[in-house]
Amino acid sequence: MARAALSPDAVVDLGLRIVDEEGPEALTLSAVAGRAGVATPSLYKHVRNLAELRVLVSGRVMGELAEVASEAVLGRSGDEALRALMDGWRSYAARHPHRYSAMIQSPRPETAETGDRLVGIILAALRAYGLEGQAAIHAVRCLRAAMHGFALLEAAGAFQLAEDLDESYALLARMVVSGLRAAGER
Amino acid sequence: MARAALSPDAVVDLGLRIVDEEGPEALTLSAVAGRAGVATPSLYKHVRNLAELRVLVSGRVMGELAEVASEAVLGRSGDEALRALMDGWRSYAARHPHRYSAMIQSPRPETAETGDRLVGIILAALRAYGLEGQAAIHAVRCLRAAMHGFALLEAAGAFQLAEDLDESYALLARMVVSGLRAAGER
DNA sequence: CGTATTCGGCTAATAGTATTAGCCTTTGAG
DNA sequence: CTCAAAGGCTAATACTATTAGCCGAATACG
Repeated sequence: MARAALSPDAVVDLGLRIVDEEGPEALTLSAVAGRAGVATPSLYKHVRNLAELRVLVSGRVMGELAEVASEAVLGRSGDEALRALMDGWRSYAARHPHRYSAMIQSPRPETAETGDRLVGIILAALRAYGLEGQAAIHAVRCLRAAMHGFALLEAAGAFQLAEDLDESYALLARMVVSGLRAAGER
Repeated sequence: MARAALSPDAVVDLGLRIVDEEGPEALTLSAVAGRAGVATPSLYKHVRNLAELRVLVSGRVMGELAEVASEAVLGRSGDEALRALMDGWRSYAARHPHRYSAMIQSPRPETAETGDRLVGIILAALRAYGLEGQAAIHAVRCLRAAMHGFALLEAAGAFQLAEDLDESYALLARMVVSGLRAAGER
């Protein structure tokens, strides 16, 4: 191997920094090259193209989120696990709003594994509710939709009124819990 | 006035067609110009720039969604109104997935009015639940997050498993209903 | 050691998009 | 009929992405 310098991971690191500081639209090869102190075409030695960089960045974010989510669920169960998962999810998004928005939701082969991991964690958080088979899938979808919708809207600044967002989120959590209880009892 | 030909509205129409057919990333001034049979710079006579076109397109979509939502809520109340609102919302997003994804959630002055209208409609759909003041705001936020999250994920094809999406959405609706009942009783 | 290979940078060139400036024709108002 | 302005056009500039091909340095190895 030649010089250490850049690497695909290092390029993704710089990409994440740009996303954090200037938003997902600012993630551009020339911006990354600028930060790396390198000419733009040099990046192609590490990354296939801009589209792939976006996917790699997105995959990294999904991985971080999965880490947070898994940490939250570990050692807890029932309502407590669910609350911890939801809080961890939201707080990650709030800590890194641009990063969160840079996550690609359309399925890609490159992030399929991490995506499955994330779904598995959500599923695990719901274990105590006694949902079997299909019911569990529906529940995961609803929970994911609720968390994702809230996180995105909050990250975008779409909730403009002064009311406390923590309280709004607490209500969302109560909705999910009561809905899951009802679903588990059928 | 000179020739009829183009107009800001016509430009937005073409933009919507492009969004529908090729996705929001394909919304480009040169693409619009191509469809309009006009040179790209000519569009600047009707629209300030690409950013403004995006906002105008987004505003149009929000307006359509508000139309659908208002239609759904009119003449209904309680669970029925809520179900109709949720179904209308999702079905709009399912009918026009790209369009739905092109909606800008970050608040812009140009779409503030339509956005407020939309929030007002959601609020109206919740009227029967007896939520007062802040509680109503929290409820609107949760409902919005749930609908938006589900719509976005479905539009992105993020729900990959075979389980029926209608059933998943029905569960989401039950979650919301039970959560609102609980919230209204406090 | 010395040398061949390859890694990882560079420059040059092409292509697509946004945007501005300034021209020119048609049209509608008077 | 005239003329001002609306609305189109071309030319030019500035990015950005991407490809091709060059070249030096580090590495592997005979």
